[in-house]
Amino acid sequence: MITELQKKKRGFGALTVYETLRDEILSLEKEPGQLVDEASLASRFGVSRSPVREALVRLVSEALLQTLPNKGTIVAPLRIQEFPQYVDALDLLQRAATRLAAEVRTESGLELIKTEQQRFKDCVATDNVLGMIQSNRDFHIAIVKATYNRYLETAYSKLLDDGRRFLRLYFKSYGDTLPKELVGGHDRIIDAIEAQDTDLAEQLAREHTIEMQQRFLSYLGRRRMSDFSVAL
Amino acid sequence: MITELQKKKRGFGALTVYETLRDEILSLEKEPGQLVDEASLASRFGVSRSPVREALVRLVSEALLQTLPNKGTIVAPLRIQEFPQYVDALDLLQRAATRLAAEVRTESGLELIKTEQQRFKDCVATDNVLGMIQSNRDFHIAIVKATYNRYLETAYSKLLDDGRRFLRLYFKSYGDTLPKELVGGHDRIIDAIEAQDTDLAEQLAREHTIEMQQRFLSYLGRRRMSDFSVAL
DNA sequence: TGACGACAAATTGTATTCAATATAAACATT
DNA sequence: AATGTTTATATTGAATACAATTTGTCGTCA
Repeated sequence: MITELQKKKRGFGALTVYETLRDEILSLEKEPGQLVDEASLASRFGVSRSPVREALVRLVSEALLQTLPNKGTIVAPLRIQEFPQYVDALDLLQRAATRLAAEVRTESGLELIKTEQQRFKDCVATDNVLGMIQSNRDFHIAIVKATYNRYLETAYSKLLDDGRRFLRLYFKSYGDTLPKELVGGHDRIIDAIEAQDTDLAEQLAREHTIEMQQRFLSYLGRRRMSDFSVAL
Repeated sequence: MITELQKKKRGFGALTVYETLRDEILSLEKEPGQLVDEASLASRFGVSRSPVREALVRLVSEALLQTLPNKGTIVAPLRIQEFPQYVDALDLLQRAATRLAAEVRTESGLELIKTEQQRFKDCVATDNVLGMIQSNRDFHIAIVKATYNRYLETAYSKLLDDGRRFLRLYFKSYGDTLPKELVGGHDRIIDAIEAQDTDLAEQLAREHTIEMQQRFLSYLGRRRMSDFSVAL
């Protein structure tokens, strides 16, 4: 495959490379630690090195890539041992976002949440793992959007995206079948937000996080550490 | 001024431009909404447009700049009306970080916090406003570092940096003299962290945030809205 | 055989050149 | 005079060209 896009408008080159690479990294299609070189990407996308570099700079600034000066750029390592830290941080922001959403939600905000939940259900029903991870993220982002707090949304979104790699790793262990119980958790959170029950919303958010954590840890327990060459 | 640096090593061009611009933006030296053009920056720093573009891309990805396609790049507007949102988010993370720090702190972590507080005191004593804003930020970052949670640190740091522009605006209103009461607030937080009193640490962190909020709001009350051309 | 060093290849970091788009000005037309 | 059109200029977005640094290979020599 020489070119992925035959004709593109000015200004879209860098964006396309960025979005594609970003998705490949977060979906673990590109392995942590893997070297990416500018020339290959340039020929793959049918553009010059300039837009490629622009995409790489963005990804580095988001800590999805790391630069080795004069040597190359690698996909950021995924440190399994940092998972507890990650969950701690996620839990904090998730509780805060869900509680605040329950407090200040509007009808339109609630509507978006329900829309995303429907998309999530569809993915679960069709065993679409990638889509499910994506729509799970979108569901929670819809919640934080309902808080109308741009700063909280930015911080929380970043964290959710970082977590996509952990989630991908986890679901791979099931041979890409899905635990359907997660749907119910989402439904209860929606009800709490709709009823504007802030305490319940926060409580459910916490339980949701803990459930995810338990699943992931029990998954780790079943794996040998030697399987984690990705953890550099 | 044609060149700001006479000789620089390979790989330092983009970094220098990035760091300099970033500081100028956060210190309000560059006004929100102001247009920055690549050619001027290139000649100012004595480099070509390539490293300049790299720096701009980074700053855009951090939302400190905004690109107007094919037209230029502007310093991100500072929306005064978003200040309440900002404080809400800051309060959440600040409480969480301070509480967690009190829980899991180590001796070395505590040491760093005290070091930064000393630096902060020095700045206050010498009426060094810019240094004070910087060291206030460093103080709180030292706290989140004491949690040893990389994810929390990233999110919180970003928020603290975003806030530098609000703080700068606020202190300008005093003709750059400083309220020395802030020092005591920091001291009490340190004591709570040292004593590992999590509830007290969180409570003090919240009070610290609220105090800052009150000061800023009363400052806003004294200004006419027409003064806020920066708020686009 | 192993160590040291020069050379070669590869890849990044920077500079430069080229093309496309947008703003502004000049001009024409009604 | 006002408005629409065209031209000119400026600035970005992309492509190409060049330089510096690193890595690996090969050869020489002890």
